[in-house]
Amino acid sequence: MSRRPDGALERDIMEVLWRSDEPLTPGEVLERLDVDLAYTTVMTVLGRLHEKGRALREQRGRAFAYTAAVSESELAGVQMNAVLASTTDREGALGGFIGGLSRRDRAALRRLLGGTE
Amino acid sequence: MSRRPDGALERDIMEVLWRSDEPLTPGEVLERLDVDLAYTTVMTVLGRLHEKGRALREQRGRAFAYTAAVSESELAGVQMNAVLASTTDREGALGGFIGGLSRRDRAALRRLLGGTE
DNA sequence: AGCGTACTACTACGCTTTGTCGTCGTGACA
DNA sequence: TGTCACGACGACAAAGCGTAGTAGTACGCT
Repeated sequence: MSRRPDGALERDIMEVLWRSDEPLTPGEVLERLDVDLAYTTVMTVLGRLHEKGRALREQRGRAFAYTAAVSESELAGVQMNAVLASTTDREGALGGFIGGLSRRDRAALRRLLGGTE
Repeated sequence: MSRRPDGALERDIMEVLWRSDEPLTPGEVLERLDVDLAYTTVMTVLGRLHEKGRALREQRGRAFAYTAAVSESELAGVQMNAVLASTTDREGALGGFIGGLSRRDRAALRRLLGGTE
C-alpha cells in the first residue's frame, strides 16, 4: 500500500479544478481523477483546500461545487515571489533563477519584462 | 510554550550557517541563535539538515563543524525553478511572478537578463 | 408519501516531518 | 582522574496529509 507523497493528492485535485472551466462537485472531481479513491477522500481534501483558501465553493443543488481560488499560474507566481521574499540576497537569487531557465523561458521573461523602465 | 512553526528552526539554523564564512559546531550555532534551546536540539536539527543534504559537515577536533551545502541564493533560485517546473503555464507563471516584483527587483532582473542571449 | 441515493458533516487512524529534549558512552583536557 | 563537551540514539508531541467509514439528511423518482 503505497501512499502518495505528501501534497500530491491535493495537487492532483487542484489540477482537476484548474482544468475545468466550471465548478465541480466532489463526484465530478472523482470521475476526473484517474486514481481509485473513496468518495469521502475527495470530499475531505476538497474541504481542506477550501479551509485553506485554495478552493472556493458554491452550492449546487445539494452539493458543493468547487473552483480553484487562484489560477495555476497565479499561484506559481505568488510562490516564486514568496521564495524570493524569504531570501536576503535577492539579486543572487534572481541570478540563480535565470541561470536555471531554459533559453525559451529566458526569452519569454525578457519579453514580458518589456521595454524601458 | 509555543512551538515555532514548522520549518522555522531549520530555517533559522540555515541562516546562521549562511551568515558564517567558516564551518560551525553545534555549540557555535547555538551561541549565534538568539533563542534559548537545548544543545541537543541544535545537534538534532543539524544532523537532520546533514541527512537531507542541506548541510555538509567536517570533523573538527572531536566535533563536527557544519556548513551550508548550498548558498541561500542558490537555494532560492533552485526553488523558484522548481515552482516554475511544476506548472503547465510557464509563461503565465512568469507573468504573475514579475507582476509581483518591486520596481527595483524588476530592474535587477532586466539587467541580469541583459546582454547575453 | 416512501424509499433509495447522493452528498455533507464528523470522526478517525496511521505515517511523516519537525520542534524539542533527555540519556549515555566516550574521549579530551585541565 | 574527574569533569565536561560532544555525538549517537531514542523519544515524544503536534501538525499536515492520505485515506476512509458512519450517520444524518435532503431530493428525486416511483
